[in-house]
Amino acid sequence: MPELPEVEFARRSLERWFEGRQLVRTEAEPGARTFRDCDLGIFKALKGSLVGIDRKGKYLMVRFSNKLGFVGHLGMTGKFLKRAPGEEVKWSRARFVLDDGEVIHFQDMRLFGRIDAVPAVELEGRPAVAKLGVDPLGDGLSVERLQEALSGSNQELKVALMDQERIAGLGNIHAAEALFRAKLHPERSVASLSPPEWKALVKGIQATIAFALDVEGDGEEIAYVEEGAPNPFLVYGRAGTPCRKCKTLVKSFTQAGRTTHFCPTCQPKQRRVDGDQMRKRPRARRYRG
DNA sequence: ACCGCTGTTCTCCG
DNA sequence: TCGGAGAACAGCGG
Repeated sequence: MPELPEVEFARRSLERWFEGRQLVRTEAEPGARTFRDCDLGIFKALKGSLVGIDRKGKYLMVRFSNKLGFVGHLGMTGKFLKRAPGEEVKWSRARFVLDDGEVIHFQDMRLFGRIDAVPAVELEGRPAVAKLGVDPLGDGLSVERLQEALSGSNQELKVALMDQERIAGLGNIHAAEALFRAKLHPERSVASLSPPEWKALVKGIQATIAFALDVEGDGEEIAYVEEGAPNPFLVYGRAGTPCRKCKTLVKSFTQAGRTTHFCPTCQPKQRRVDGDQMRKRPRARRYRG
């Protein structure tokens, strides 16, 4: 379930697995779409110790001591797994063989993921990476940063949050979760947000990312994707079940081709002017964006 | 058995 | 230039 938190988890896992080890060989699954834009000669030449891994949004930039590296994207079903020598991994598309014989697999059932090996100095300049917007974790998010990132957007709020060139890292799940936490309807316009709502949105984004990172297990993937695990989310995937806060049934609808989940009561389409807010702001003046 | 759904990004239209 | 639709792929549940 690769959105920002899952990719960050992958980054940390890879750092740990490569630590103190040498990459001695790589293997590419012949014909795999994973390498559709990749110079396989460079991929096969990856070697040495891990210099470091950066993450921007959902992209990983991995560099090795022989001055080569790769840009990785997990797509919808990509994940890195470390396995013992000789162990079979279904849907393994790329393999990184370590000097102790252990193998790091890039497993990707649906082949939406990609690996693009390039000279290390070119990693940041790859078009896909260069276009990315602000990263809520790495760059730090503030009201000013978020407003700037979203400024000029005519998209509905959730769609704008998923625009990787504005904010990099939120996908369908965490965009919906952030909006629920901020009590904002997914179809609100960017321009309609009041200052308190901007603040709530920043906090909502940070909270949903922090939550996802927090529940990660010590295994090889984040705990909540384990089979049989109960849905840990507030609204995502919970259509027809009671809102965890108010018991109203969670609803879903299609927005820009994706299913959006929200609570009609906690996230009213019209801006709420509730008692608390009125008390704090007796002169109920309208905010304009 | 078939249909529709699924976390992503990209390309092609109007 | 922008937004939406469809494609790329494989599996799963109803």
